[in-house]
Order: sequence, then C-alpha cells, then structure tokens
Amino acid sequence: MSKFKRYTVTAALPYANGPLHIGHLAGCYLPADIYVRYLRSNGELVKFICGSDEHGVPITIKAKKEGTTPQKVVDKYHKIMGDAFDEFGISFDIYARTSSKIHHKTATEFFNTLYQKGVFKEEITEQYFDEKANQFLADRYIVGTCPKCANENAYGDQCESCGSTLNATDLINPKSTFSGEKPILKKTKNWFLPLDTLQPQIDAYIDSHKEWKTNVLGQCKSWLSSGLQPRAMTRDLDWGVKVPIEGVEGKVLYVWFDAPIGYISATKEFFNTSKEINNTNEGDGANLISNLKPHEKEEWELYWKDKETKLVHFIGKDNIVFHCIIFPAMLMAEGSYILPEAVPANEFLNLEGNKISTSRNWAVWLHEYLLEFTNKQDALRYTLCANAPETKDNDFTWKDFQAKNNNELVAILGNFINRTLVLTHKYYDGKVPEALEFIKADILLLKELSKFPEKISSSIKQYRFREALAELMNLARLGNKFLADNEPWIIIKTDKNRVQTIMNLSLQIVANLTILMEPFLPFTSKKLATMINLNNNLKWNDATRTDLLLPGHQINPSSLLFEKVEDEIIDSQILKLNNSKIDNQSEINKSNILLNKNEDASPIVINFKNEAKADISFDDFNKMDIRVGTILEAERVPKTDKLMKLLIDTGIDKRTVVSGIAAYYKPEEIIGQKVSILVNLAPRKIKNIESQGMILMAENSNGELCFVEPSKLNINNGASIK
RNA sequence: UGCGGGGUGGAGCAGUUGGUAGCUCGUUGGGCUCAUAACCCAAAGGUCAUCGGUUCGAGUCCGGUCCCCGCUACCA
Repeated sequence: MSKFKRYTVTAALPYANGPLHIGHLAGCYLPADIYVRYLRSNGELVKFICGSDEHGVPITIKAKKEGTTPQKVVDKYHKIMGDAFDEFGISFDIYARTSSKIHHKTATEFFNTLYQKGVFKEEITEQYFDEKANQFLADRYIVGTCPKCANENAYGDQCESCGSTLNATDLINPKSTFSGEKPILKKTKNWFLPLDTLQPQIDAYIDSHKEWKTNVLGQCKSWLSSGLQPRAMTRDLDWGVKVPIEGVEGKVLYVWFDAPIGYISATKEFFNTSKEINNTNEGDGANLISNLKPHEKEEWELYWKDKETKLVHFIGKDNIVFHCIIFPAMLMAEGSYILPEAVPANEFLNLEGNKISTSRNWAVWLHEYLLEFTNKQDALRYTLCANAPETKDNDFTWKDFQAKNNNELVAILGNFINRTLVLTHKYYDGKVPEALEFIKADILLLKELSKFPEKISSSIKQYRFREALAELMNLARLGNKFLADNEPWIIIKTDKNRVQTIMNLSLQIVANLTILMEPFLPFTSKKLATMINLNNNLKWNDATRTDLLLPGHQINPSSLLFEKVEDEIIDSQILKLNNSKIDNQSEINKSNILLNKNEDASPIVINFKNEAKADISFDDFNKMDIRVGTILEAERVPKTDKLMKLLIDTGIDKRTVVSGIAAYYKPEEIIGQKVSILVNLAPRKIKNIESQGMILMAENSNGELCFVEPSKLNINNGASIK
C-alpha cells in the first residue's frame, strides 16, 4: 500500500488550562481520529498519540488567580479533556500528560543529549524581571513601544502592528502586564537552539515536502526567508521540566521544547503500560503488536526512529512553525529520530460568525454538548467534518448543524438504512434473502459500489476529509436511488424473486456503509453492525465485497440510527450563546489577563479598571496643565471609526486636537461645547494630523463617553483645572 | 492603516496542471408511499465582484479598481 510499515500519528497536545470546545475537535482531533481509524481499518500498524500539555506560564497564572497550585489546575483539566475525547470516540492509543514522570525523564534525556553534543549556545542575556511579582517575564507578558513602527502596544515577542519579530529588550518603555510596573533588567543564563546554523538542513527538509498544504508551506517559507534566529530552549520559571544541568536552579525547559517531546514520552508510556497489561491478561487486540514483537524493550523506538515509520502531526494553524521548523530542528540536532512526514494543519473554526474564545465563553464546550445532546456524538462529528476548516476558516452555526443532521444524516443515510431493514423484516422476517438473477441495473449498481472504498481512501490519504465524507453520503444516495428505481414494495406483488435480489443488494450496501462510515461515525457504525449482526473484524478492503451478508443470515430488530433535532433545541442553544455575549458585556471591566497559550491578545487589560492606579506625588499631578476650552470646529477624520479633528479655543491659543469621540458625537452637535483640555501633553501625529492636547472625557462601563465641563457658566476659556 | 482570507445561481460551498460552470440545502412541478412529511425524477435560477491584459480559449494566469470578513491600527 505504501512504503511505510507503520504510522505514528499525533494530535496537538491541548493546553491544560481550560476545557475543550468544538474548534479543537474540528481543527485537529477529529481529522486525526478519522485518519487513524481509517489506517486501522486497513490493518496498518498505527499508534495514535496525544496528551495534555501541562507546563508554561499561563497555567501558573491561572493557579495564582484561583489560589491553587499549577498541579491542581492541570489535574482538573487533564481529566476533563481526557473524558471529553473518550466520549467523542477520539481513539487515542494513549492520552498522556507532560507532568508525568516518564515525560520529565524523556525530556530531560533529550535535552541532555543535545547539551552533551554541544548543540546549544549558552548565553547570558538580560531579561526583564518584574520585582513586584518576583519573576522573570516571558516576552509575551511585556508590552511596550515597537522600535520599528512606534506601535505602543507591541508584545515582547512580536509587534502585531508591523509583524516584526522582536526581543523584549528591543521595546521602548516596557511594562509588565502583571503589575503594570516597569520591569528591571536582570542577568540570566539560557540555552539556545541555533536555528540559524541549522537553517540549511531545515530549508532542505521543507523543500522536500512540496506536497504539503499551501497554508503550511506558506507559513514555513515566510519564516525561513526572513532567516531563523537562535531560540532559547530554557526559561526562568518554576513550573516545568527542570533544566538538568548541575548548579542550575529556577529554570525549566521552554514549553515548546518540552511539549513535542510529549509525543515521544507518551509513546514510551504506551508501550510500558501495554507491557503491564499483557502481563496480566491477553490484551484486547489493540496491544497485539506488542505480543508479537520480540524486541519489546525498544518497541517505542520503532515508532520514532525507523525510516519505515510515517510520522504525521495533526495540528491547528497556530502550531505550524513549531511542528514544521522547531521540532524538526530539535530532532535533527538529536540525530537519531525520523522527521515529520506530513503536518496537515487546519485553519480555525468560528462559531456563529465570531471567533471562538475561551475567555469570552464564546464556544460550544464538548462536555456541555455531551450533556445536552446525549448519544449524539456522531451528529457533531458529522457536522464538524463536513464543515471542517481544511482550507480556510469556517463557521459553525447551530442552524447548519440542524440542517446537516436532519437533511443528511436522518433523511439520507439513516433513512436508507431504515427502509432497507424495515423491508427485510417485513418480507423475510429479518433473514437475508438470496440474490437470484442480476439485471443490468444491478450490474451497474455493483460497479458503482465497488468504487467507493477507493474513492474515500484517496480523499483520506490526501487529508481531504470533507470530500471523503461527501463520498460516503453519495453511497447512501446511491442506495436510496436504487430502491426508488426498483420499487420492491410494488414488485413484491408480481415478482417475488426480483425483490429478493433487490433486497439482497440493498443489504450489501448497508453492510458496506457499516465499514466505510466507521472512521467518521464510529458510534453509528457499531450500532449498525450490531443491528445487522455483522462480524466486527471486517476491514476496509472487505467493503468491496457483495457477500458480507450471506443468504439466510439473521439480522436483529432495527431501530433508528439518528433522530431529528427540533427547532426548540436549536433556539435554546442560540439563546445560550447570546446570554454569554451579554455576560461578557458585564464582565468586561473586571481584570483580565491572557490565559490561553495561543489565544488572541485582546483579553489583556493592563489597567485594572476597578482598582485605583498607583499613588503619584502632588508634583506629578502638578505637571499637568488642564484648562477649560471651547470647541470651535469639528470634523470627522476620514477612514477612521472613532476619530474627530477638533479646533479648540483654550483661552491661551487655538489649537487642533484629535479625539476618539466620533462614535458618540456628531461634529455639528458639539460646536460651542465647553471641554476640559490637557494643554501641555506632548503633541503627537495621529493620522498625519498633529494633535496638540487631549480632551478629557468620562467613560462609563459600556465605554460611552461624555465631556467633562465646568458646572458654572462664568468659567471662561483658559480657566485652569486643578 | 497594515497584514491575511474572501467575492461563483436565494443560502452555504467545490472547482486540482486554463478547454462545454458543479455539489448540498432551499424553491417549483411531478412520481412513489417501504421509510423519521423521509426517498426518487425534473425544472427554474449564475455575463463566476468589476475593468483591462496574456491566450485559439480564463472562474482558473497577470495588472488595476471596488466590496466583504478576521486580525491590527487610530481614542494622547
């Protein structure tokens, strides 16, 4: 079938600081599971590896915030995530965790190997340190002014305005996002992976994979073309895998060094565990391989170091460079490992038109879905696969979920199976009739039928799961058409022999569907196999057969495989989402901090609005020259949402001020408006207009603005405010 | 404002290396009644955002313009 003898398939380690939502499933775990189930169905040797990613700064922050320990945080989410995967039928061979002993050991050894080979560049650098929080600051937790484009909210690792990759020390006027304080520079030693010197090898590696998806290649190439930089593989932090160098304290491995090694340690753990299982019982089939291999001790290595193993990483688009560049670089530097053969990264799934957000509770949580839609895992699997963000971001809507469930799963697939089984019970008491004479239509049907396994295979192998699923549905459509064209319920009155053949063939289609749907709809497949009493050891290639159900074979009583989802259910889900939108509005003023490793930066709020800012001296206050003024002219600044250009009479002069009030006031309404104006604020160009001062505005919790003006009319322009 | 992704029949999408424009849903008409008012057939409906270029031929390649979405920016 291919040049590979076995497969190591990994799915991105989810970060253990929150539960899982549909975006996780659609983007990564579901396609991976479909792929793996397909491989198993083909009899391939495959290990499907995943686990919780439990280190890194955000978890320590969450623990601090909740007044608990990082270990308790990860214990909680490891359980929640593991259960959710299990209940959705994501068929990992192992779901491990990076806080485990074996992981720490593996990561430590990996680091040591590189260390002893002299791979790392050791460098003492000055890192920012937040004295108030008593910790070094990861780049992401420092904001400041970008040296390249003057954006004042650039992060320490990257300026999102101009896209440049930065070092935190490049930032002008840095601030800690924990305390808002200016951090101090402190010397610290770290170990860098020299991506720059490894670049030629990485270039060659990426070049050898022209077949990768365009989104993946595009991102890799943009990294490579701008030149790779050495990247620190250690961090100053307590939570994580300790840097295994003598005399080094308070340092751990960088979470992106540690996490992909989690795939390796999980594989080891799988083989260790299955050895124990095999000692106590016969194994359940999944572990058969371990029984057969003589070199049990090194079994895991076959999955990581043998050229005949195909390593495939399923990830979301946010992980591309780590899996395509940094992890391969680590593996190259180590020397004994194979490299990823494919990295089918998906884009993101949106929900009802908005980006899914953990912190804003804009999500369909898997654990909640399981409670609200019992035994409907396959309905969600179906919708998410049919709508998977394979080539671009896609949108999940509840209406679409309902439509796909009702019009496709129920009406096409479920209905075909149901009418076939009902007729079989009705005419033959559930015994498979013998096919007698084939007419032309039957031959055509059989010919069509035989094409499906290959068609679906081909799509899956190219990671085109939407297409594969559509083909599966086409087989059910073929079945419906066959029944409609041949009308056994009419012919039964005139030609009983013909009906036998029709029903036999329809039943063979049902049996084929059972096999072919398994990667996509495993729960339904299992249910259906029981219903038609089908041997469950059948493999993918058996799906070309037309004798899966032999004449006289007794099928069991049938029941419906899918049920309709009614409007009220959908309405209540939409309502629930709207409520969380409303909740967000009231939450928005509470302090918030970046909690998700990869989440967008918007939740960061540096000014904790409900708390007073730090004390200042009277002198500090006295530096400000605030006056009463009057607006003489006002006009919108073109091509902006919020900006208004104002001409102000300050009593001392007339000056131009640009102010962000356009959302709340119309220019003509505010001519003559008395305002408070800070007149000695350094001028600044905004949209190429020099703004010479700042209008003071009061802002309520909804972000609405209003002017601050003197309460007596005889206070004239130029009156000072103190 | 910059970056990214898009603009294909009412809706959501597919269109691989340029060669008669497809799919699912919806609509309309018909058939069937075994089936969860499900299924099957047929029809209507698109100058593939727009302008220009390359070509024997462009949804597909090149350039310009407009519009939409996401992120980002502007609030001094």
